[in-house]
Amino acid sequence: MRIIINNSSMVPIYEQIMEQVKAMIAGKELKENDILPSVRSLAKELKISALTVKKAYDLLEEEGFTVTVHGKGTYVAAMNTERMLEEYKKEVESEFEETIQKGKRYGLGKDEIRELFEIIIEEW
Amino acid sequence: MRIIINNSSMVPIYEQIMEQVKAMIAGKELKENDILPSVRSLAKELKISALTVKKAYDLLEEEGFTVTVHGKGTYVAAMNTERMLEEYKKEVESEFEETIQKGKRYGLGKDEIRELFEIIIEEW
Amino acid sequence: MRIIINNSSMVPIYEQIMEQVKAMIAGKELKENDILPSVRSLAKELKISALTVKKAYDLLEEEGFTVTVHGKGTYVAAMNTERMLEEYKKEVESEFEETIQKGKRYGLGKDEIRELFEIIIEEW
Amino acid sequence: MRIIINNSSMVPIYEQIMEQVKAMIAGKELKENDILPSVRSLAKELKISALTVKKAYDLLEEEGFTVTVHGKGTYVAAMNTERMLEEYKKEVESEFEETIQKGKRYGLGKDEIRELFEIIIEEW
DNA sequence: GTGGTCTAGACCACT
DNA sequence: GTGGTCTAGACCACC
Repeated sequence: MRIIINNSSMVPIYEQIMEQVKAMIAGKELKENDILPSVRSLAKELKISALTVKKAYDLLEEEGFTVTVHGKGTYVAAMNTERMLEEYKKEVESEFEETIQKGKRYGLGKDEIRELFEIIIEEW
Repeated sequence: MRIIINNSSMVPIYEQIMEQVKAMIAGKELKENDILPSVRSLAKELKISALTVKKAYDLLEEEGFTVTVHGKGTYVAAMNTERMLEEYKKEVESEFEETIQKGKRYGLGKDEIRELFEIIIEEW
Repeated sequence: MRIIINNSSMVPIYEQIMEQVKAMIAGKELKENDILPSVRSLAKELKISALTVKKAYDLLEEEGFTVTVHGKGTYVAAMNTERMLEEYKKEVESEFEETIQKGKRYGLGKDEIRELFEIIIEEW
Repeated sequence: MRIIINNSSMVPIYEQIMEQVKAMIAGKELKENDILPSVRSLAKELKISALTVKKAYDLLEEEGFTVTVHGKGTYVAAMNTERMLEEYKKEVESEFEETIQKGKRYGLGKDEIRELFEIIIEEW
């Protein structure tokens, strides 16, 4: 697994791990029942604390993306693709909501905000 | 000044104050050379520490929104409206950028993301 | 008297007044026994508090530059020109001392510092 | 780290800390990626509040001298030595500028001021 | 353990 | 009165 940690980012390391694992699952790079690297090995590879990796795995399990089998390891959960997609979309939508609210408070109009959005997405 | 503090929010209080002051400036509720409430009086009103208010005011000054005169008070800076608007837009754009990147990592396509955005902005 | 106050300077207003009065005395713009504007009138002219002007006048008197006659006003003191010049020089010297010390701590050499000084003074 | 605090100085403690840390970086006593003492430990050592140390560290980070990693500590930034030197020089220059201006206002001539400077720097 | 934030007081300098 | 600084604690998130 190729996970890239940005130490100076404001995003906590455990969230960076979570997000990248989710992205791999979304991108079919990780499939159902695939095993994730062990907490210790990933920690060693990324040169971070094992506790940090564990926290990421715990939260992924809590959100239903993985299943941990005691003594064996952490596996990608058999998940309803539809439901997963819905989760991803909700996350993106709620971030858009926040940004749009902020723009509103700053006195920007609907079309101005849409224009800003289009500028960014067209850089794709 | 009507500022509303959400104590249980994860957003630090001083950022909540900053954002609301910025919004008031953007919304012409606060105009150039208007004086802000004193550090102490606002602290009392919001039932928070004076240091927390001071931190908000310090950062607002750093960002050029206000000017503080020792022994007199904190005033809304005479700011180039154009420049201010540009700052606001940059902030909104960079948030859109982040959300779009996240959507990408989740395997969403350009048009899917645009669709999510449109759903939200049409709720305006 | 033409005194210019910079409200946004970090230098306290009373020191700005003191320094400019001293400069006028040094520049013969103000001579022995000349009367300074009254505390109230100068305060009004500069749109500052009378207490601030009074503080400046008090300190000038303390340093021997002026004499205040109760009920009449504040006059430029009959001062030994030699002694006055010495005071001015000491003040300038001690500021140079501080700056040079700082340069030293920053690892700058004697000649580097002298070079910086020459750059500035040649802009005269 | 040997930092010396002068409690009775008019210079705020956090500025004293900042300046001494900068001097250590300039003097190679602190090198890139070296870790600074933790906020708490330095506060304890200097017998001052942790907040005061934190303020110093925050400002050092803002000026680009250090990088703070949440939960890990504060490190000396990988800084362009050239750029750093330029910053130091600018600071010294602007202080010279101020002192020279003051001398001017006091009626001192260019050569008189240069002479005062030479007296001080020759004491090196 | 680390830094990030906040509190409820205090004293000082400036107006 | 104002802001500028500092204290001695506290709780939280992160590693």
